[in-house]
Amino acid sequence: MLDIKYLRDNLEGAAARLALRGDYDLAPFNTMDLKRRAMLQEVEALKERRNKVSEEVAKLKKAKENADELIGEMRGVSARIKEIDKELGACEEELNAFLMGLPNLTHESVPVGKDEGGNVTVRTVGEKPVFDFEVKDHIALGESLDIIDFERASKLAGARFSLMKGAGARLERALTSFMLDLHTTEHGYTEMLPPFIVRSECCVGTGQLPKFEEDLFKIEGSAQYLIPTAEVPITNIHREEVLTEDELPIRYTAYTPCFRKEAGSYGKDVKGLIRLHQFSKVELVKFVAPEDSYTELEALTANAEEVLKKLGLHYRVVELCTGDTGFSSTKTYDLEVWLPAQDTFREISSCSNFEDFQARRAGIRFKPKGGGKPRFVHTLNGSALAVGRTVVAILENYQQADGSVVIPEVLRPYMGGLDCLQWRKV
RNA sequence: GGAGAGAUGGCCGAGCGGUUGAAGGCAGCUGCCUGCUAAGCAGUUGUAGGGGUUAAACUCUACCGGGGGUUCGAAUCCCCCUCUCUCCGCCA
Repeated sequence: MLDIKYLRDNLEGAAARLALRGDYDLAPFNTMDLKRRAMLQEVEALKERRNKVSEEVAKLKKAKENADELIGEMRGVSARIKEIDKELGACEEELNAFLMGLPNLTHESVPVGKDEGGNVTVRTVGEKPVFDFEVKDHIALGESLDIIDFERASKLAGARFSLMKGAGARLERALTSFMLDLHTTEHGYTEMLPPFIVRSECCVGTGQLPKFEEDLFKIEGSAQYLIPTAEVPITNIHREEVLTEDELPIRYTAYTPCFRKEAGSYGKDVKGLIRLHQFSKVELVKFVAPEDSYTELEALTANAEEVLKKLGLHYRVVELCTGDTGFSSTKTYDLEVWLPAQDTFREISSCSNFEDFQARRAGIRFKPKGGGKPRFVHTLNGSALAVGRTVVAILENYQQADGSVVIPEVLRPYMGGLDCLQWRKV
């Protein structure tokens, strides 16, 4: 959520910056805000009067004197207060709903653009692998190696699910362990294993609700949701808390499955592991002092990149433009891994700074060292990495002419020493 | 699923329908004292939203899980909801 005072003082500027993202009309804000304040002043004056008179009544009663006249007057005042309070409540609800629907303002360094066509490649790391045979995609490889069973997955759960088998299942587990170990031992993150179901407040806190409910799996008959990303439970760990500045930065990493409806993605990536209703991800989340959030974003992105480097995968870092940056984010880097079978780079991680947007919604603050009022922390998060897509990348990039797939060196200890996935069937 | 208990400030914890923003304690901050550490003494410290100011000062309102109600007046009385805990049942 944007700061209401900021909007009040910088309406033009905010409107201009929102326009970089898309079509947002800030005009109703001013009207609602003025209306709200007018009502507030009226009702507060009445309440002041009521409080004063109540004190008088108390004194009179104590002195055993008659207070009927004052009490009679207050009857009317109280009724009027009730009326205005009701109207005011409706007005505030409307204003709040409006604010909740506004995305964050993008950072000034973010390239201006309408859609993903405006994204800018910041750097490319590694080289495209060269193949002297016709490459297979991960679907073909997964089937011929007998490590992914898409048909039975659909029998179990429907379209857009996967069933990993044998070395395939182990590969996911190996990747997960490898990533968590890397982040906890070398990057200073604390491992967390959160609930995979959260209350709706958590989704409001991180920005999935109220606007993107159609993307979430809701628990029937309850205000709970399956998590679409670990970002939701991990960021909300400190919801409604006042931290101390000494505790910052806080860095958490977590493995979780992620559940997404993928509404509106009909026809896109319908086959394979790329786009599923359930996928595994290792996430990084940070709570930092506002002054540090942009350097922390670079560091977080570097932490995610390190996974790709250690796995020996070719990738590029893309800075999302204003039109493509997510709702809650001020600035986002996507990591895109090279997929030879698709002859293209595909998103495997997204690293974002949310500044105080989520913190304001979730009430995550810290007490500054020098004293003074609690301030909102800045929150960041990034995938490091999406495990399923990492499997895709490994299969496709490490495939051999004979249909086998070499296991990257760093994963072998996690694979019981296995160095190669062997061809099993045609 | 059944029975009970509870929800108060950064934390713990009192609370009679009428100066209760809320006792007491802890933690924090500021002094004083003590050659270190600890202790002691005094003072001080909530959040949000309005008004006001260049900024402060100042001032008003609200906030004792959430929402309704009773009342001139509710942390205190009534109703509904949510959540947490304990016990029983079931269960990995």
